Amino acid sequence: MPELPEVETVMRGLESVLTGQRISEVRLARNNLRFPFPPDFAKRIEGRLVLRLKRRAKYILAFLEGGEVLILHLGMSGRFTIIDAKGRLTGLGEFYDESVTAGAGSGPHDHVVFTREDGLRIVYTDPRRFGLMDLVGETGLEAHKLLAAIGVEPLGNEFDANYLAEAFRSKKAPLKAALLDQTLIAGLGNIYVCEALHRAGLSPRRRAQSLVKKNSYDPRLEELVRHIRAVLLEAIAAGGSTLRDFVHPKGEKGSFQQVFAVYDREGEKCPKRRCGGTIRRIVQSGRSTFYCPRCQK
DNA sequence: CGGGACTCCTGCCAGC
DNA sequence: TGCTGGCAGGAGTCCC
Repeated sequence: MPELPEVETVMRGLESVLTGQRISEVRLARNNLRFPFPPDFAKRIEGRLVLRLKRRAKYILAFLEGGEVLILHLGMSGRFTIIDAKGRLTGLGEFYDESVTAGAGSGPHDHVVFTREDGLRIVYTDPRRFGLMDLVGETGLEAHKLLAAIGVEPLGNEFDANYLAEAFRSKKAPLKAALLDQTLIAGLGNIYVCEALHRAGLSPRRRAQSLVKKNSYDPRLEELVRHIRAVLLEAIAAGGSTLRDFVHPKGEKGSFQQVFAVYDREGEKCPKRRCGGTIRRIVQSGRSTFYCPRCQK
């Protein structure tokens, strides 16, 4: 489901109900998601105060009182639903949708329920179970197997054309694949790579290293960096993209899918002014790439 | 070693 | 209507 903007949106939703709050109960409906839950998972969280949350790549990190960090990843289909003590979605006044909350926490794919001291529940639902949860001591966080090799944050200061040039210098892989490589850039996924490449006018098929010269780089790398940042920031502002069923923890839907230029738009006209091309779908390393062969070179 | 194929799992939808 | 195959926002692991 979620790429950086969706994970950021979910993190903010969780932040608003968890920061400074104590978790009184953790209920597991099974003993694994993608991986087994760590030993004593529930016990190590119960009774703890949540100090703060942050996003790193597509991971959500919850720092707990006592020095442990709860690591969350939504995989493809993970989502959180927040339900107040009266069984209603929070934050939506009278406009909550009862069909969303009915039976929440007991559905076939509701795998984890965190309950706050005051009864508010945070339900993790994940049909495909590609998500994961783990616990690690704060001092071991950076060395955690899943986080150790993660690259720079595309919205952070380290991400610039120079960084990309060095990352791409010896990359024979297609540009699309290189941008999806989480060890280079943290948090980009299929949608936003397709969209950023279209904005930058770069073909997903060209080798990443084709943008790097011996002592310099193609100035379009600067454009690419600019567009990656812009598309992510716009998507975050829109609350992410809602395909199928992505919703915020509070039940609202993201809207960025309405402005996709290429993603899932095979056969449509390229929206770039005076381009006149037609969006194509190709498969690269087993995944769909959408692009305009006319204006992306 | 880098790069790509395969894998996990369920739901959904187009096409027959 | 009902089945089937393909596809889905991720990413670790294996193999060449």
